[in-house]
Amino acid sequence: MDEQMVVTERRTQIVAAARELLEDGGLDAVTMRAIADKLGIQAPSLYKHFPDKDALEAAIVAAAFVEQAEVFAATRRSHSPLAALSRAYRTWAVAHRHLYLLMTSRPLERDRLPEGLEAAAAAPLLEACGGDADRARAAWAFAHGMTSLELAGRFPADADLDAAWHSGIRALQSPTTEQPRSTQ
Amino acid sequence: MDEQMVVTERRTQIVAAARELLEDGGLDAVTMRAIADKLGIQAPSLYKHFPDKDALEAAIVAAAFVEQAEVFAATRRSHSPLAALSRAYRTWAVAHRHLYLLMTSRPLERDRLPEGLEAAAAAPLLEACGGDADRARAAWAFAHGMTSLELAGRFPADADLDAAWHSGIRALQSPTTEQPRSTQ
DNA sequence: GTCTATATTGTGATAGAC
DNA sequence: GTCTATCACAATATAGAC
Repeated sequence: MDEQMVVTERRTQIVAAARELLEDGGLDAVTMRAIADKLGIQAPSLYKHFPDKDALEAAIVAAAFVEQAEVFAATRRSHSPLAALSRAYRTWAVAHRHLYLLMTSRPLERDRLPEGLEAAAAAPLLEACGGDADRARAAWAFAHGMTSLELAGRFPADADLDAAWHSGIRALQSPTTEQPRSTQ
Repeated sequence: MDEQMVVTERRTQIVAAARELLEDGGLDAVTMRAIADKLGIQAPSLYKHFPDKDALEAAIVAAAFVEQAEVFAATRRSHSPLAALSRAYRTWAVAHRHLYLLMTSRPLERDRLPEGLEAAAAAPLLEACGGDADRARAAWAFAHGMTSLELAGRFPADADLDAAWHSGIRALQSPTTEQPRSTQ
């Protein structure tokens, strides 16, 4: 019993090692050999703990969602929720660029995520948008677009990203003038 | 002279073959061997036409930008430029998903692009935003966010993407109420 | 649960003959 | 400008001993 509290399980160690490799060198750096090296064991031993590499990646992503959900929830009581949330979103992504990419650039394996985790991470945004799911998705898309283009180095060097963020947030948080929606 | 007008140059054939492979199977499918196979030659022969794979990819991207610039320019005289442009943007990206990814997920090698091509592709958007570069970047980010999340299969299955697009465009095109911008 | 040994498959790229 | 032959790697994964 005492031992279990001090010594982390191998499974946990493996995920931690894989995540470190990911954050330092991107997904290409996450090889079974490199993970094993980091733990001082041989690559084939990893397959006693995870059936394959995909399961390992799913475990990394799940842990990251838990983190995000906590960080985003902390912006809830802010004066300007959408602005605070945007800042938190961008900051987290920049601090964990490769992890962020892993979470956003491929389909979510929702059956491998704990029930309700995705919704928990998204809840603060939905709240900030007054429960309007379409508006929330638009805001997410804006934030993800700004973030991924920044991480990819796609903006010109002289672009004022803060100003662009500000412009987008301002537009997305103001109640839009009602317009007849084209039926079709 | 006559011959040159009928028989396409090898360089052009190579780029075309590479692009086909890219569009059909993603970047992983674009290997020097596969390109060569498609042309009925051997892989090492490709290196007589391109110094390395990077140069080949740059050629693909440059051609794609020319295409985009034409498509986007056609939306200029529209009744609602931002909406028309968004539709064109999404449509092009969905029709050329892997090519789109190649153009947006890594730094642009601007020195390998013809002078002014990037600006030409961006001009219609800048116009639609009344010359406001920050707003234009916000709009680009929104469109790219919606597009890349859709292509990545990241939206939940029940999300109404058309409604989200509509919501974002409506917000981004309305003149925002002036707000004191926090000085800092 | 760890090891060694190995299968299998893939990549980009170069040398040198023709 | 094309070929053959090959280098130099790297990857995931499995078999079977201990």
